[in-house]
Amino acid sequence: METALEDRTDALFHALADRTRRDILRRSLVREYSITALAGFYDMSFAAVQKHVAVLERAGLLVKRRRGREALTHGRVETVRSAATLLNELEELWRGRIGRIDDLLARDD
Amino acid sequence: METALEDRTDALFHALADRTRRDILRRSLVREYSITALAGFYDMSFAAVQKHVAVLERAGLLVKRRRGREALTHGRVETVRSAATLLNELEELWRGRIGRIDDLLARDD
DNA sequence: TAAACGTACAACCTTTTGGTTGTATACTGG
DNA sequence: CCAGTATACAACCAAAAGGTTGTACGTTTA
Repeated sequence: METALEDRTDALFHALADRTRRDILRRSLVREYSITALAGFYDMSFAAVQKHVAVLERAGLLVKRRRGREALTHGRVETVRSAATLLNELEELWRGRIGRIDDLLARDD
Repeated sequence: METALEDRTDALFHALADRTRRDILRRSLVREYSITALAGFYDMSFAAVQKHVAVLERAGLLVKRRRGREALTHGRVETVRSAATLLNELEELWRGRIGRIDDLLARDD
């Protein structure tokens, strides 16, 4: 069963479906930030921001690097691209250009 | 405040973050389906599938058309493209090619 | 016209999400 | 070495998500 890809895709789009997380991701794509630094941007607790970072991390959208006592986050553009690729596949499906539709559809009709 | 765009983006990625909804979307991008026909593909109630269709509809990813007693769904590829565009903007940000970063970042640092 | 069909939607339940506070641990600097 | 800083993580809570069943209503069709 190819449910592992679907699991990753669920996590990927779920991580992107929150404006705070998208903002953290945008910033972390530009440069590294400590979690405390990120927390300073939003009107919520440090722990809440820490959880958002964890969601992004589980989705593979960012990684943390240790520097002394702080954890520096940086965005992984490859994962952003992989999400874009999934959307492009949907578009190709619409265009009727994908032959092996079975690979993308759960069941057949 | 430009929170309307963020609201739509939340709805868009949230709609994509479920495998059943992605499957409904894939099928509806290829051709029209009645909700009952869609429900036949999944191991859940008609009402559950109906709710998934509603989530996709609210996100603008598909529209329903009436044909007699049935509602035919078809996917809107333009909205899929708009999601891809948002991801491309993240990539451009990473590339350092976006000048007006303020437009994309919630607050400044 | 009555039965069957397709949809809509309300009410309900359980799990997940997104937030909180509190506590523990590890590193830094004076 | 000890006070302050940064992170990690547990426990808790309210709201949202994802499912269920039941009911109502318009459209076909026999």
